[in-house]
Amino acid sequence: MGLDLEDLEPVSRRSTAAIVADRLRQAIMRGSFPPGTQLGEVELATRLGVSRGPLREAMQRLVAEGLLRSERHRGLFVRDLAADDVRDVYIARTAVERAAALLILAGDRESATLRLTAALATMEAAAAAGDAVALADADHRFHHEFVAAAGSPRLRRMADALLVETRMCLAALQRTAPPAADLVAEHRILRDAVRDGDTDRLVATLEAHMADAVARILDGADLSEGAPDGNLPALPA
Amino acid sequence: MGLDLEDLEPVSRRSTAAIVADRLRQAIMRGSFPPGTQLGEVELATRLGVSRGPLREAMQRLVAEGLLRSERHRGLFVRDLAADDVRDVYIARTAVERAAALLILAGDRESATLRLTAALATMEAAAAAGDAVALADADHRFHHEFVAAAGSPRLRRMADALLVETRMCLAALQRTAPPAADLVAEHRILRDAVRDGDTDRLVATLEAHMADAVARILDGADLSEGAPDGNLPALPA
DNA sequence: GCTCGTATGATTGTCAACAATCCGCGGAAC
DNA sequence: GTTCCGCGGATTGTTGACAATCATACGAGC
Repeated sequence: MGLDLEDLEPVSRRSTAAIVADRLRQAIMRGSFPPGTQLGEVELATRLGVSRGPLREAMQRLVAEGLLRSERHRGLFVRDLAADDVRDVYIARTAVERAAALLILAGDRESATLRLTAALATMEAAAAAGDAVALADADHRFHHEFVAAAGSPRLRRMADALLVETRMCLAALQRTAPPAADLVAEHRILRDAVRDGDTDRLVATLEAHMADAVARILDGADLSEGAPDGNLPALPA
Repeated sequence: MGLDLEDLEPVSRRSTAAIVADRLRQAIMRGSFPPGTQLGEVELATRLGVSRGPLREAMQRLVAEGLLRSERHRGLFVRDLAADDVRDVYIARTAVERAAALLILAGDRESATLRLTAALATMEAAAAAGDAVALADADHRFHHEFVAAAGSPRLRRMADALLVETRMCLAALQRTAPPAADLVAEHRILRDAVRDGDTDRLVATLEAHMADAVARILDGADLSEGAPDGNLPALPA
């Protein structure tokens, strides 16, 4: 013991199903598969270089995560998120990140501040470079680090799943145009509130941050609940 | 349209993997498989009457839900929950159910009250009959209905997963001996707070309810963080 | 002209066999 | 006596093929 080498253990310790699931998750997250598209098994299997067995296992995993929708003898489709889903994602994120905030304030504020500061620096760099994709990545990472700093594995897992859905929302309707400066400023406030241990400000800013995001996504978006055109085929039911 | 027939649609619309997953989830929940036991694929497949293919898909689903732990070329094992996991489950449950509480109070209190009252009646019946298993089932159902009444699919899904883990905790260490009367009384307070729209009392009672539960489970339990005997082989890492 | 039944093509669901990997045990070397 | 090496048994990971099911297009009947 006493080795300070950070996690060098996993040689190829992950099952191929997990690898395939990660690959697919990232592709869906980045919007490579438009919502509602059918994922043919044979094509994906050949393109990924695996057989249909592991691919199906990975699919089931993504179904359990809510990214895919399975219809028996029909196929698997990437879930298309309606307006209700966008609100729901942020409702759930608010629940998770609020709990994370309380845990952070009750725990190790210092290390949390460090992690958030690092993520914030990435955001600032992306904003300065005007790189929208990198900014979205950094935003994603900030919130991931935020929940991870709380130290609760289950909150972290739930947050990660919700962040993927968030990216799906953003990728679906390509309006990733929040004023970069404002976005960075909001996150800086969160970091500062963690650093200062200001519970009220942290929670209030967090909830406002979520409400802003959902408003920014849905505001003027062409999805207004009732399947406007052919791009959003089905109601969420 | 206008048919008021409630969901008669699904004939056998569910994939066998989903059915198998449900079956396994219930078995794990009820403690039929002690924590840490290895789930041999061939044996389970034969006992369930399916082949290894669908079984493996169901397994991956349970892995994604955090009920199983997969070691490559080693097998799948039911996760053994340590003390930290018990605390974490209740941390996550508090986060979810608190958010659900706020949503209920901001939404349709009346229908929520009805659902909770029905679940409460089941609890009272079980308590009166002295049936511990039925009481645990009713407790489970109460909290399920509570989150479901909030109307958020994602909160509901997360709550269901956490409730399964809760049952695992209870089944693992067979101390399901909370005073039945107290348990019913606590839930009645929750119902009343929903009915009266008393936010502070609802949230406070909820958090106290969670803290009580984790204390009741861990208090005097033989798992005291550091792998006391052979029943808890590995640290959670 | 419209509707219904049927054939076809493709896709998914399922299965049984093959290959790769790991654990436990016995024996040899030091 | 201890350590290392190798082998047998068992289990998982993967593959390809077979069977069931569904969507689509075409033609017959009214």
